[in-house]
Amino acid sequence: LEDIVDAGVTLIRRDGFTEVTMKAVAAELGVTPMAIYYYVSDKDELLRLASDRIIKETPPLAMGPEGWKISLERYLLRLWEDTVDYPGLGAYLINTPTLGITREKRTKAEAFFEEAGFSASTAKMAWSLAYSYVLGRITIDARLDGGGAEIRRRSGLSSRDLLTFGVNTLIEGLEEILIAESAVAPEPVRRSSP
Amino acid sequence: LEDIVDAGVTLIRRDGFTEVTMKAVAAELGVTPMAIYYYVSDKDELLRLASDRIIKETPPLAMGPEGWKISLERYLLRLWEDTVDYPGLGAYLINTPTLGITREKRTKAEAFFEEAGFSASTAKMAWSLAYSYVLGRITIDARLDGGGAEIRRRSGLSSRDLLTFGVNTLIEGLEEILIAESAVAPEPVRRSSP
DNA sequence: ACCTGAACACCGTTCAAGT
DNA sequence: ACCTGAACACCGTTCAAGT
Repeated sequence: LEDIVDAGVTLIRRDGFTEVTMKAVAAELGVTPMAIYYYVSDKDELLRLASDRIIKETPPLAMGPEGWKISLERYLLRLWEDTVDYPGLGAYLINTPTLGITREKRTKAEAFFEEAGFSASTAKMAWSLAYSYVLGRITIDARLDGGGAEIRRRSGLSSRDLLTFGVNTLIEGLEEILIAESAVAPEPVRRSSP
Repeated sequence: LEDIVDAGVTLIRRDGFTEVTMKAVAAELGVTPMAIYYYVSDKDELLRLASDRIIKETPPLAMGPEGWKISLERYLLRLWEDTVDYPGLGAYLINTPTLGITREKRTKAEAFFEEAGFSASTAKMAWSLAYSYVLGRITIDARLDGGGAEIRRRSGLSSRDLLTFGVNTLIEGLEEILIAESAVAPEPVRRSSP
């Protein structure tokens, strides 16, 4: 039964990852904790299924007509928005071998950077940089204790402000790398921003 | 007794954060788990004391004679090196309200960016970006399961390669922001790199 | 096929009691 | 002042048993 996964997702969103207990999930479904073990072998498996479900919703990184900079910015902000409402999800994903990214999505993302003009090896590092930064921010902003992500911090900087600043300067930095790389290596490079 | 904190630090380094249990700490000291409660009120307090001890070792961000870019790079790499050998430390700090940075260190860090020429508000965001990126990488690289940080990944990119790439493009991005800001706002700006 | 109840191991923690 | 033992609440999980 896949109602269990639904219950897991609901619980994560409402009470956070740490509150997802076999007892709580069972209570959500009106059964006994042991009933869950018939469908799922483990609590780990339950969490994996639930987080997979949440992440499956987020679209992959793809090149849009506006060029790689805007496409990347949109993707990263969207990724944050789609996950920041699940307290503890970031902390969970960051401790996972794949960091919550399927092979397919990673391949697409790396292809994106190559299409933008980066060399194969730089594309991998660029993707790793962009993703791990946002995942870090998701982990910070979707904390288990603090509640929502919309907390204003000291000096009036919201999580969103910090994120957009970070994403933008990160993209600026990547463009510098791209320029430096194009100057050195005369590969077939298509610059998609003027 | 502060032997308890030592035992905690030792256990974190050796077995990781999740293995730090009252029983394990007690066994390390040759006492009963309850003995610890005489010196410490809580497991949380023990973990706080232990992580504080680890972090106290790392120096603050300070301007060196080589300019802000090199100083920042050195600091961030050093921060990573000093913490990456403690499995689960990043995951713990990232869930902490202060992210493992004391008020004093944060103030110094923000002053560093102002000294580099950033406006007060941009300095805060720049610091947040740099620190949260590295903290994210620490969390990823100092995982609880995977063991050491020196694992070669797919395509021959080590954690270190990813980190240095990330830190460098991040600094490049920050320099772009600094240039753009200096052009717009005619503040008393001292550029410390040519 | 689908669910339950009793039982176990392992946490953190309290409290009364020992020296 | 410093430590212990028994006991409790709360986890995840196993297993034999019920329908």
